[in-house]
Amino acid sequence: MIDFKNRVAELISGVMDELSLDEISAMIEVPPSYEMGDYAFPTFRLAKIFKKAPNIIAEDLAEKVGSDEYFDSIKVAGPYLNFFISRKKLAETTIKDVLARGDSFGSSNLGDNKRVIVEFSSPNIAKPFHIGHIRTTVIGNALAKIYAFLGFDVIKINHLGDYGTQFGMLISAFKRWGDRDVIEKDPIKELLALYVRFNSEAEENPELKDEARYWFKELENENEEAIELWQWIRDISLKEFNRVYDMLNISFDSYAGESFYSDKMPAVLEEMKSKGIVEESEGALIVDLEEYGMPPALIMKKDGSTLYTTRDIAAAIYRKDHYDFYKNIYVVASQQNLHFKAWMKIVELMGHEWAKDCIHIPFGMVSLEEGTLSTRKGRVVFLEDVLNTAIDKTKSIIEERNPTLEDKDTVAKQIGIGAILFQELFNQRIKDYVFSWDRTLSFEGETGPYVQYTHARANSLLEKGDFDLLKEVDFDTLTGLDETNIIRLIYDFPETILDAMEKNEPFFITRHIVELAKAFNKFYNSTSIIVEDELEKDSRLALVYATKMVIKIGLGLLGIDAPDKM
RNA sequence: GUACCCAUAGCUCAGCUGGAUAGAGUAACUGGCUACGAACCAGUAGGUCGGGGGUUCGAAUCCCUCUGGGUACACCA
Repeated sequence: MIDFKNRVAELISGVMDELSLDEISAMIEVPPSYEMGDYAFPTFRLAKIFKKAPNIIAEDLAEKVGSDEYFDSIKVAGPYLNFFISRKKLAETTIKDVLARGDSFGSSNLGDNKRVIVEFSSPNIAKPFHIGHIRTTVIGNALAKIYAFLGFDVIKINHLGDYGTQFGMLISAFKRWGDRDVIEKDPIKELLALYVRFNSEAEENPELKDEARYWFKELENENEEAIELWQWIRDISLKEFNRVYDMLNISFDSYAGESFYSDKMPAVLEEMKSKGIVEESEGALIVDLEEYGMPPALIMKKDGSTLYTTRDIAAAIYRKDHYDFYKNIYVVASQQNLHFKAWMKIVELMGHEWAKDCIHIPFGMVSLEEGTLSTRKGRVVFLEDVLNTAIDKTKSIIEERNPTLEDKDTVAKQIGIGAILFQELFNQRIKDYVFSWDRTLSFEGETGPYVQYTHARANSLLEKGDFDLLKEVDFDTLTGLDETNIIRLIYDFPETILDAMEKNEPFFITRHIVELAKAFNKFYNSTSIIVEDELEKDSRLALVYATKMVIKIGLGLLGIDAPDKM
């Protein structure tokens, strides 16, 4: 596509030697409203150089620049020089690109196949997959898709919480009160019940904790019985999780969780010792991080067992050796900020220059109206229930509005789940929020169903109008204001994907396609698309096609389906 | 106690590396289906950008400070 912004920079650069092309390019901005232009060049900073008022400089510049075929007009507005892109050229370069590239519009090989690891979701086995897990799961999945779309070789890792004293508790509890058949019927619920019972009984009977520690130690010692039980619990838990992952259409390249790194700890401890960064304190091993404004990091307990800081370091080293990553991304809640900052600093102190390539992507907390989520206190909303409720609601809306629709169940699933994902990816990651059924099940306004509806509407036009990629397009037909507003959003879409990647913020894409859907619906309501005149009709349908395609690509990057009918 | 994060319309949130009159959705009120899909569109109303200083030609945006909310800080993860 034509790079209009660069063209602006070239035009200004051509009449001014004081600043370099790059400096000029960096100064160019987008006006608050398109009525003012597509690009603006502010002249405030030039006032000192030229010793003239900004307004005068803008006028001088305008006179020197004159006119250009890429712009319908170039106007002075006070201290700004505003550029109005040629609507016809914009339509032509944009629509042609979408028609030619189809569903790869906006993709690139920027990543040059470099390897990016995205660690996300990572639930604890034997615990329910609840609403608190949705963020890491959905954000991580979207980031993985975005990186892949930009040409990176993405490895998705589900770092399962499948190790630690909690498994000592589970084994201990199972041996006391467990029943395999009962558990097999409803694994998570029964395992959770065992876990809760163990914790409450342990409050009155402290030796239970010793028993739990004993069983965890046995697990580490590869006691056959312990391993068999652990493996079984892990398997049935994963089976449960996969039901949700299947609904969300999410897959992983690796489920190497905490347990996977247990035998890699001694070597890491040795390395830290040999580099002289650990010291003994109160019988435990620590790394002093005071110099970096952090409290000391505990590496090994006094009983000789390790902690998750050590495990994360071991995991990072293993991943560097095994995957040779370019970026190693962790989509984990902001509560873990200090933990990540600390262990990444330790990796740096160990002398690994790749420490800088490890990136923690934090996100805010989900809570319930009753308070913070707590499985043990029963304050929990299961993700599967949320998804199913959304699907049921969608189903009843379809029955009411479009009872003759084919394959209603599939569509209800696409829309119900899409609504949840879209909502989740609509705001900045860092924001906390309180889960509410009303908000989650809202299908009007800036929502997933709204965007999907727009997509289906566009599709319906293409079918009715017998759209064909090979038909001739008259770009003069697409220079109205409503059309131009749509085209601008399509033109900007590839850059939005880049922003989303650079800032690791999928919501840029979410917002962008909502804006596109709004612009399209406005156009739809004001313009007859399927008209008698063939050329006119085909031209408008080309715009409809491009809109549909960009919505589909955008939703796809968020992990959301775009049904053709709904 | 220390560190980090958040604070914009009744509610939920955008506002790009400081730039031109602070924008959406939702809730409230009003209008539009004999129309290519009304899960839609158009309109009205709604804000001292938590308070106070500072830097700057210019601050919702950067710095300081206060207030309010959240999170994390040694043998859990």
